[in-house]
Amino acid sequence: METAPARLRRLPSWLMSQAAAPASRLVTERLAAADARRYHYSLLAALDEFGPASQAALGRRCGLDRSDVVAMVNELVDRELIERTPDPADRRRNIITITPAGIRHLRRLDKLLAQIQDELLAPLSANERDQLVRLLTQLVDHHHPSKGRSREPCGPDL
Amino acid sequence: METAPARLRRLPSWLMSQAAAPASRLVTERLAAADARRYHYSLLAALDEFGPASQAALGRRCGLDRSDVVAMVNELVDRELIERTPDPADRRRNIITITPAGIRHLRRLDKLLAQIQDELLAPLSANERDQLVRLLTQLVDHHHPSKGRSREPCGPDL
DNA sequence: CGAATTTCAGTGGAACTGAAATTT
DNA sequence: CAAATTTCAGTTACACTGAAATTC
Repeated sequence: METAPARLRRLPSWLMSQAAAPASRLVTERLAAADARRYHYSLLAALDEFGPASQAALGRRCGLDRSDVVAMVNELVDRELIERTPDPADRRRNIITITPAGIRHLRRLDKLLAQIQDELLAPLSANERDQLVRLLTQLVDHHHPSKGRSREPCGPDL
Repeated sequence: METAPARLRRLPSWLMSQAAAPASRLVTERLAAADARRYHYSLLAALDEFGPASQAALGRRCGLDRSDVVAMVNELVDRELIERTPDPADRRRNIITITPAGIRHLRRLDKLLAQIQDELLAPLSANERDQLVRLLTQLVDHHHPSKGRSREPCGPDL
């Protein structure tokens, strides 16, 4: 690509898009080669770290739309990486649980993604990578302020 | 949003998407309120900084697909912010030129976007903002290596 | 009743693909 | 002939909206 206009090159919002787009592309490609999708990793990671959860809770945790979670859960159920069972305590909900195969798949994706990050951050030193993660985390946390935590402090994650 | 899985929160590619998405959203909203779109700014900036150019050259400069540039140019021509005239020297090409109204519009968008960046980077200090821009620039430049600059050094931008 | 959950159907912007027609 | 440009038609991944049905 020929050099972009200086106005764009100095515009943080443009830089973020330009940096995120190829990153997203590479991740999508590599995961596809492993017969996985981006949100597979998000959902499996959430289930592994927080335990069984309802679909709505998963969506909230991963920043995914509830409507979309339906189809994503369908895919993972088809692959037998998770299980969907009705919640006897609240019959509106499904309880989603990761299976042993799901955990193994997640570990594989962990390694794959670590490799990809290394490629993406190749031009940065270890220090710079840490700084970038720190700065982006600040931005992301700021945009998702933990609004009025007005519910029970630590109920089961359903 | 409830806290995302730690695996995601430490994943640079995820952080980039998460940071870029709200940024992109805010920019799109604010520009829409000014009856503009994101690529309007890109194209006008390129024309202002590099002078008249063909549609293909504009696409290359701004990282936009040639097919899409057709429709974008149509929009800007309708708003009389640019002009499209056939190139007499190469009848495959159109020469796109920014109009005085286009320049005025660009200046307005400059100010608007500066405000938006300020909001987006609110959680960061001036130093941190510079660092972020520096790091993202390194990543972006690395992904668009100026491949074999094997053509005439400085011909007109068509 | 209001609110939350699951689900489906559909929208919309954006990036991309493929091909045709023209010209260099 | 090969390559570049403009253009159109169609696709795809993705985020989102709106509404229905169920249950709390």
